[in-house]
Amino acid sequence: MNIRQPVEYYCNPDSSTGAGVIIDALKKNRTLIIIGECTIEYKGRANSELGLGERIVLIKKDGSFLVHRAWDSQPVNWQPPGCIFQTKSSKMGVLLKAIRKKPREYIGILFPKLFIILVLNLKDEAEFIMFGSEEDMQRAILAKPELIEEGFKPILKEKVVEQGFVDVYGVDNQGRTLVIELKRRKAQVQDVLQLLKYLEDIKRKSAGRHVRAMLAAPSISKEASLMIQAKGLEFKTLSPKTCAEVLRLTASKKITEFM
Amino acid sequence: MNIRQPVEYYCNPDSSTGAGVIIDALKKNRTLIIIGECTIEYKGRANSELGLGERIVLIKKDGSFLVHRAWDSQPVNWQPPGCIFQTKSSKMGVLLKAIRKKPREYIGILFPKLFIILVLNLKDEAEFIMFGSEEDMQRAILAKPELIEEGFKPILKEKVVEQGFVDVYGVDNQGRTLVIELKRRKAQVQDVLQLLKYLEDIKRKSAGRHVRAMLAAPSISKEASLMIQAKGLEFKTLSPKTCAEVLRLTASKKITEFM
DNA sequence: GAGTGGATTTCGCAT
DNA sequence: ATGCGAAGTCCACTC
Repeated sequence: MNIRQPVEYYCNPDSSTGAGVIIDALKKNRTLIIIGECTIEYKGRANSELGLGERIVLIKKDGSFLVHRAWDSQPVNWQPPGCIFQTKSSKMGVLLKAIRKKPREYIGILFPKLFIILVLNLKDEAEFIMFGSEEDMQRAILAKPELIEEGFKPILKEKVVEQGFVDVYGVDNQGRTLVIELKRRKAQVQDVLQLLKYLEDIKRKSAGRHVRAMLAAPSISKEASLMIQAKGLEFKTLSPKTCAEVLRLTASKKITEFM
Repeated sequence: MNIRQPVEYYCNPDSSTGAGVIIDALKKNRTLIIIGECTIEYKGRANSELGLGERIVLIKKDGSFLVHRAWDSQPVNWQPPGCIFQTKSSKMGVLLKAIRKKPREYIGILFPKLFIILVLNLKDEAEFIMFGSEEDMQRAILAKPELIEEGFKPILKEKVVEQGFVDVYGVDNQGRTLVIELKRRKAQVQDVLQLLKYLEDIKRKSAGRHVRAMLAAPSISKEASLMIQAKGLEFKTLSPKTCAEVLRLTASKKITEFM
C-alpha cells in the first residue's frame, strides 16, 4: 500500500546524501525546501552576488525557484516557473543550478552546509477567489451605471483606441460620449496622462463633437487633481469596496431571479 | 553554554502544541516555516478566499508574511513587513492572524492539521550585490558619454522636469540640448510617451531652441519604434550588459590610477 | 506622510 | 512569440 507522505525531512545531510535527496525529489516533481548555508550567483537579465549566509530555498512543482533570507517579503534571488535544475555534490558542497532558457539565465547556489531538506507532496485543489480587482469595478459599472452618474449608458463593447482599451465607454444623459479610466487605488499623474491619451484619440475620431473624460478611483493625488482641473477632465470617487458590494447584490438578484 | 540552533523542527504537532511553538517563536523573533492543511481569508485592500489545501507559510523576522502553494513563483497571500501576529489554538485547529495597521488589513489562516513547523535562527550578514540596473546604465553613460555618441557631454546634475527626473541630460557636439530616457529592457510605447512629456517640458523652458530627445534601451517594440519616428525622436541601442562592462573597466581604471 | 518611478518586476490577455 | 497594461503590485527615494 502506498500512503502519500506530505512531508519528508532530512536533517544535516552530508553533501552526497543531500544532493541525492534533491535529485530524487526533482525527478519525482516534488516541492522542495532546502535550508542551509550558501553562496549565490545570478547571471542573466542582470547579475548578482551574495556571499555566505544561511537561507531558505524553495523549489516548486512548476519549476519556480525562490531564495529567501530571514527578512524582506521579496526573495533575494528567484526564477519564474519553468526552470531546469542541475544538482551535484562536490567536496565544496552541494551545487544547485536553476537554469532558464528564455531569456538565457541561471542562478547557481553552493551549499557548503545543509541544515534540513524538506521534500513535500502537497495536495491543494482549492480555487483561489479574489474580490475587488479593477475588472470587478468594470463589471460593477456595467451592472449598475448609476455608480458613475444618473442616465449614464455604458456601451458594452470594449472601445479600442490607438493604444490599448478604454476601461469604460458610454453615453451620458445628454448623449455626449463619456470615456472613463478606472483605478482601484489612488489615482496619480500617470493615470491622468493615460486618460488624456485616450481622450485625444477618441476626439480625433469624433469630428469635433464634445467628449467627456472621467477618472474614477477611490481617491486622487494632489498633483493628479490639479492636472484634471487644468485639462478640463472630471474625477469621480469610486471605491472597489462599493463596486464589490454592487456585484454581491447583483449576484444575489440573479439568484433570486432564478428562484 | 548556549549553542545557536539554526533549525528546530516539530513534526505533526497537535493544535495546542503547534500554537505554543508558533507563539514562542514569534516572541523570540524567529523566522518560521509552517506547513499544513489550511484555509485562508484575506480582507483589506482587496478580499480573497482560499479553501482547504496544503500550503507553506513563511513568517520572517521583520514581520513579513507569505503563503505559498506548491506552484507559482508568487505567494497566493502575503503581507509586507511589519505585521502583527495573533495565534490561538481551538478545537478547529490553529488560527493564525497576520494584521497590518496601515492600510488596515489582515490575513487569517486556520490550520486544522499541521505537518511540520520549522523554527529558524538564521545567520546571514552577507551583502547583496547587483549589477546591471537602470541606475548602473546611468552611471556608465556619465563615465563614458561616447556610449551615446561622440562629443556628447552629460550634465551631471539631475534635470528636474515638471513630473519626475530626466534620466540623462546633456549637450551634443553641436551644442544642442539632448535629453535621454533610459530603459534596461525593451522600450515600449509608454516609455516614448514619458520621453515626449519630458521633451515638451524642457522645450517650454528652452525658448524655442532645438532640443533632441533620445530613448536608449537594449531594443524597442515595433509600436514604440513607429511612434519614435512619427514624433521625430531618436532611438539608441544600449544594453545593460554593455554598460556593466564599461563600469567594470572604469572601476579597474580607478584602481589603476591609485597604484 | 504623500507622490513618483523602477523592478532580474510578474502575470495574464490579446494580437 | 510579442506587446501591453494591471497588480492586494512592492520598494526606495524625494519632497
